[in-house]
Amino acid sequence: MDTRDDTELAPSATLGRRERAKAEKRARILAAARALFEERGFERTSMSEVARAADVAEGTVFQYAATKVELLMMVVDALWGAHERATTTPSLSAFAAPGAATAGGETADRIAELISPLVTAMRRWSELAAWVAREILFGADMPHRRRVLDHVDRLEEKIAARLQDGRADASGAIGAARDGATGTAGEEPGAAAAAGARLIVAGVLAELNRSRQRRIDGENVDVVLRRLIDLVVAGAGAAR
Amino acid sequence: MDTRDDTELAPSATLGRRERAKAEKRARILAAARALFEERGFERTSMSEVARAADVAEGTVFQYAATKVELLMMVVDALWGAHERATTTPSLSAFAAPGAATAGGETADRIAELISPLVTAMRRWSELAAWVAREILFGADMPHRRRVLDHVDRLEEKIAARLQDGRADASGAIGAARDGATGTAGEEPGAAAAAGARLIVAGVLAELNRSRQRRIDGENVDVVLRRLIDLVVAGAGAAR
DNA sequence: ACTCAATTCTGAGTACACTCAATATCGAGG
DNA sequence: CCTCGATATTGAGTGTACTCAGAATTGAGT
Repeated sequence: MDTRDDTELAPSATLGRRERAKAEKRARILAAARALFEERGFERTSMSEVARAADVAEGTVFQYAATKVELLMMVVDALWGAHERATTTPSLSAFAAPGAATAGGETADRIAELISPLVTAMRRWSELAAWVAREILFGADMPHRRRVLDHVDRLEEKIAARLQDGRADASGAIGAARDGATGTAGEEPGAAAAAGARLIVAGVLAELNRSRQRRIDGENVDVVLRRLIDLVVAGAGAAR
Repeated sequence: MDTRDDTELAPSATLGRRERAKAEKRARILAAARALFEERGFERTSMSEVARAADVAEGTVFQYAATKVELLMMVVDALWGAHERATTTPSLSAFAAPGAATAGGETADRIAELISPLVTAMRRWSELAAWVAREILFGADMPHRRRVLDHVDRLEEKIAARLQDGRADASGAIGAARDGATGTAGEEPGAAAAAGARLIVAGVLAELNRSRQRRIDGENVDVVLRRLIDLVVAGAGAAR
């Protein structure tokens, strides 16, 4: 009944009645899902509630998202996309420790900066975030999830780039190790950085959930996350 | 309700008829669940099938495992426990790269050794493993899961210990950093090692699942996991 | 205006995880 | 052996995610 569409996709333009109706329906479903997930949580929202709120039949919802989890991913994709569009200037390190120099050094700061929005978002929607994290890492391959993964991939690429930068710096352990020596056979140079980025993301998702379950307050979570980044940047040998 | 220890098989000993019947039922359910999960997979096995195979009513299964996932965790706990009991000598690094020296050095080898059985097990039961990994990292707190987590915790402690050892060695980056200097305020010295261990476990679980979904062959997975460990041991600065 | 094939929508139906009130079973005390 | 409280078992019942065969809608072609 209530069409509080927002977020995105104005139907507008020159489209057939059919396409327009579809876009509208999609928007209604998205809005209904988002609202209900936010106010009642993921588990306690039923698909039929979403359908009712979006004023469509239950089966219709499944045409736009094949699964309840996919519906969640659809919402996340929309939110993430909106955030990306709105953010030219990346929010200045909301939690990168201001004073205290840590083993990871500046590179770690620059990475903390990158994941800061993710951390903030996951704190804000902690119940949903647990589901999202779970599905990002272990979900089945489906279209809406794929789109969320694309966002994650982009984030990981940025992290990898900064890891790569840091490698040349003094901060990185065995700074001399550069390209030569070590390592398994011939691989692309960025492979380690990419692995590091994936490791950081997986670690952050797991650690955020862990602290949620243990009800650890935000302050300490920051410390934990920061240490996690330091570990990847500088290794256990260096981290305090 | 819950008869503490037992862990599994052999009702044996002097117990009331009731206790014995309970243990037998538990064993039957465990065996049925394991067999069905193995041959048909987790999702495609229904609770009523398990009940039928174990020759108990459906409701009875739920008395021993409050949830389908809990039933899976019950199976995993039993398997893991059996493995632990059977293993005095830890299986010599099934996948720790034999030749090639990597950035992580010997410490990484010693850690690879520790997670090797986990990797082997997850490869063997890849479909189930995905569910297990997912529940270990993101599941709700329930008794059988808790027991599995205890196993994970023990593994993490061992990993942490080896990380700690490695810290003094030359292999660890900035070997000099020892205890003094750096880091956030006063914390237990093992905190970083513990965090590193958790990071490795989370990373391995995620990476194994990732390669399962992308159908990457075992060889390459070994390389990826090895690199992951190297990263935590020596940091991105060092890793090739 | 009138087909008509293609697409979209619909909601009753299905499968299955989980619940719970009733029932069966046990064993300690008489 | 009998009684009775405690505990374990049972299976019909419930809620809900998901399916699918038919109904409705659309727009291109005539």
